[in-house]
Amino acid sequence: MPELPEVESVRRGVDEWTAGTTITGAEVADPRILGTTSQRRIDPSAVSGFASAVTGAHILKAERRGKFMWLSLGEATAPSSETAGSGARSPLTPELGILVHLGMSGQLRIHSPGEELHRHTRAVLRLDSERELRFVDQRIFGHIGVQPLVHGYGRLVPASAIHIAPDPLEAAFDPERVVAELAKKRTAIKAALLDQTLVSGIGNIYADEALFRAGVHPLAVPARTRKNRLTAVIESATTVMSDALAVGGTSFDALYVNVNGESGYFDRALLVYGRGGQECVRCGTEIVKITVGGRGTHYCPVCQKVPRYR
DNA sequence: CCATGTCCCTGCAAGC
DNA sequence: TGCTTGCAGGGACATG
Repeated sequence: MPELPEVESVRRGVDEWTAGTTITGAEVADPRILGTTSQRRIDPSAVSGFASAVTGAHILKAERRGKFMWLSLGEATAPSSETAGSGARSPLTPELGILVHLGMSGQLRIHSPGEELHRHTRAVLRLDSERELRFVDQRIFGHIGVQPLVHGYGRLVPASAIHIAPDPLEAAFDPERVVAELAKKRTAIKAALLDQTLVSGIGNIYADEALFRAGVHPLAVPARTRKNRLTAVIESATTVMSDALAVGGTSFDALYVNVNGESGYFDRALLVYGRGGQECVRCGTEIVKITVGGRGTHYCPVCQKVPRYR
């Protein structure tokens, strides 16, 4: 389940292989990958539309915000060094991007054209006719599509990612703003952490890890929690994801494979996620598993005190 | 507007 | 053994 660290890990690999290349062709093996999980009825013209829209495009670079990744597209001219004005169709001011969301089980892999297709390959981009970027996704919770780039929180982002907030690893991230917004929430803090419009990039694994490290109960209500506790949670989320990125991301179900085909490992550093019934690494108490917002949630009932509100 | 619930999809594990 | 059932989860969307 790729979250920010895993997606960033993939982005780096993808950028190395794709930046500066030209898309010489594209294939969509499963049209459902072009839609979202709630828009699965894909017009047949969308398949050829996708291929024709990306073929001939020049990939400037691979970018990311939260768990959303995209290839910014531009003219195939040699880029100069600095941005000057807002000249029309400058390669430095891309207007289109190819959005890729990995969903639950998405992988991006680089292959040579002749190599056997993985069973769950959903889409393929040919790069300079000598490499292929393949989007493999077992569960089809991910999606890919061409979108206009629009301004959001100081950057150009794909239109469908306009609503998500900056993630903790980007310059526009403002911890004080996030804590202030978080403090208005009356839902469980675990659910709030998964709200990508508040902070992006945090998924189910790192939400549990951040709460454990900050000593905050997943059912605590932000609006009734001390600001310094909320700050600790946001700081913990930032730290745990930075640490995960440093070792290549999390993987324990073999579904996540980075662009070079190797798994990233961080599971040994997980302190509570997936440890229901086991002893807390800090105090030995049995880790409890509950459901919050429809997601499996793990916590230590001693290290993360049950909030008592009146 | 805010919060909560449902659905999408597949493969695996558990139960009978 | 072989079937059925339950479970996992990110995000779009519907509902309260």
